[in-house]
Amino acid sequence: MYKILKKENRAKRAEFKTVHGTIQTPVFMNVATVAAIKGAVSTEDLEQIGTQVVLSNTYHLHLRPGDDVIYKMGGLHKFMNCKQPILTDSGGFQVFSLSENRRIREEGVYFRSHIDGHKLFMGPEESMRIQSHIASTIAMAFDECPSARADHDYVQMSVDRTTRWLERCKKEMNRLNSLPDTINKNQLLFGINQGAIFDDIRIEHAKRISEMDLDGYAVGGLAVGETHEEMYHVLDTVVPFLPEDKPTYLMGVGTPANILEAVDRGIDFFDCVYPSRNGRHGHLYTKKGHINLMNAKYELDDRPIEEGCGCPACRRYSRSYIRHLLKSGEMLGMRLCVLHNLYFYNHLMEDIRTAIEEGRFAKFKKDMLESFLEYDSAEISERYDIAKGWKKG
RNA sequence: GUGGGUAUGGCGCAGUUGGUUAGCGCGCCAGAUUGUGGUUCUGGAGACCGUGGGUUCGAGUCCCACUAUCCACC
Repeated sequence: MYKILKKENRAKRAEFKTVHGTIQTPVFMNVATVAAIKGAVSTEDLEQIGTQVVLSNTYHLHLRPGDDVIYKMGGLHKFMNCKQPILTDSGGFQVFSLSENRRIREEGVYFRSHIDGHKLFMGPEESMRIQSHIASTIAMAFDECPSARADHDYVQMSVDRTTRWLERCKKEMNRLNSLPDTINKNQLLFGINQGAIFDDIRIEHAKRISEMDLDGYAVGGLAVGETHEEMYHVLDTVVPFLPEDKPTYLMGVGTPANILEAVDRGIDFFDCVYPSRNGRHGHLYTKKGHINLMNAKYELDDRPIEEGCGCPACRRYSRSYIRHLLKSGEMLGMRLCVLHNLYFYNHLMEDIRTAIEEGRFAKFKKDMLESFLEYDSAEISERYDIAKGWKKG
């Protein structure tokens, strides 16, 4: 299923075959938590922004519309008319990020709905059943994501429990995939490595889960408050202990620079809310760095967001117009910005794949990291000029 | 022309019986956001309070004149 086509040091160019299509990696998964990419992006738009994989969420879909609804509607692919592979996050992260009064026990987690506060319980079996109902291409294991500030003892205890949960996830997934009424009997399961920033726990856990022959391996619990250096150190430490013949997934990461660094450390899959969430706020990614389109200086800027970009926003509209739409609270403004950012991310991944194929990823990474700084330094000098009165603001 | 009201940062307004560095919203600027917070959060710049006099130890707050503007009435 997973085949490495080319390697450059630890960076991998690979492909991953699924029942819903073959994924070319490294890949960015476009976040559609509640079965919709926020910003009025339809599945019809996916082709023109170059997406390969959509990511949705077990916890959110369980609450609304309910996984039973999705099951009755024939699974998530049919429900949202999506032809691409879909990965569902297990809900483990949401239990910890959205709920305050939660009780974690061996059997699972007791918590309250972030929508109406009613009592809920989710454990490995529940998460697998919901994901089986949703019938995503790839299901994520139900894990605990400990705080970056948690101490060694707590993280060790938590990770041991996450390992036991993973065993239960695998067992339940095998059972569900063999049931006659299951929509996707080939549903894949990815395990998740945890251990915060403790090398010993990360490595021991990576070894444990590597023996379990899962379909892929994620590194979780990063980008939750630790520094970039700590995150890269964890990747340097743990990725070598994950199976070479399985895809790796860095959950929730990240900035374009984070992605380049992580690809360089052997990661295949990424997802992040940045391009969509930041897009909604006018924070736009370009090869020269990011711009905040809400700034007054773009009021009379007739250039596209990024010169030479082929996205639906840049092909037709000016910064001035899109800024006006954002300022006016028009849905179209958000939509165009989200389309641009996702196009940027998906095409960055395409460029990364090409660079690895051609054996020039190291140079590509270096050039891109330098290029990302261009706008920032240019804008700093521009602000300086204005402050000095050398240029009109 | 007469009577009344209002004049406070770009805009809209608060400013208690006159008392230390004049507040707020919007706008503007800069950050933040990493297994989604759909318009969020945190900072910052900017006004010598229409103009000129006066009363007072002290005036955005009181008095006079002028100017601008709004409403009503001839």
